[in-house]
Amino acid sequence: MPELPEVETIVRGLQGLVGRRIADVEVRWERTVAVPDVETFVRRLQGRRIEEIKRRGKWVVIRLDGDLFLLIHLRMSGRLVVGRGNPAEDRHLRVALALDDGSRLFFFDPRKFGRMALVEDPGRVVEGLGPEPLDEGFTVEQLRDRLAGRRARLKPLLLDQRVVAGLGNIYADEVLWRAGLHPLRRADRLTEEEVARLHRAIREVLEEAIAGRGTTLEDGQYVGADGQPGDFAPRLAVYRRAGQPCPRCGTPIQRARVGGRGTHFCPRCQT
DNA sequence: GTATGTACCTGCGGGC
DNA sequence: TGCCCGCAGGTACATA
Repeated sequence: MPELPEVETIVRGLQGLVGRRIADVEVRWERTVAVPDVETFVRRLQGRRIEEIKRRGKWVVIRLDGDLFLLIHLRMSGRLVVGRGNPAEDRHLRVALALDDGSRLFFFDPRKFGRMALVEDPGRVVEGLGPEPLDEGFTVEQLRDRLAGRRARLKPLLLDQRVVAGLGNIYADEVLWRAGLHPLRRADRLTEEEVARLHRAIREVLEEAIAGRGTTLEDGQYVGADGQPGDFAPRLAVYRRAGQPCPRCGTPIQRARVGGRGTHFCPRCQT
């Protein structure tokens, strides 16, 4: 599943498209386009120049000329891949952008959860997102303030994009393991030192995962914009490792459902 | 505010 | 081999 490190890797891999113009747009699954209606989406995209490609949370934000923004969320199974000609396998192709140099940007999405939005004000789409965890402005104090008074469990809070933007199920589990915190801990019961550990773990895990170009599981679901898988999966400590020894203390990793989500943790060193 | 459930979807693995 | 079932999960939304 694409989370912050995967989306960051994709965005880095798309930088070669800056300066290109969108020559043509093909929408094969209409519900991929959240706003506006498909006809308007296609018409307004045609001829636009790609000015900038960046990331906000798990959103890919493409700034176009004419004060227009194309926002893309990959959700569960979305892939953005640059190619030429027709894709070898197009059963899951939902949207294709043909560019003026002959290359194409493909959006594949087997589960059809991914969404695109073409808007004048990207803030409208991403305004509810919490801070970017890798920005300098994301401090221990900021995290402490966001957790203060929250009686909810840590795991669902880390998945809440309004608290911190970019974490998903994989990295939430990894972050909690790194911080030595149990996924069921109440946020308002953390000590100052534990909040600092959590803050450090969020940044370390995400930075290391970006350095590894993201996590590609056995299903091969995630690939970068160049079609290459990420290298981080072998470095996962707990995610989908139930029964295997904790890398820190050797205790078998446990799996439980927390807030309806598969959650992996070490019952001994996460307290 | 918090917890839980449902919908959106398809692919996959398990059980028979 | 083929069928059915349940599960996986990010987000929005509804309900308790």
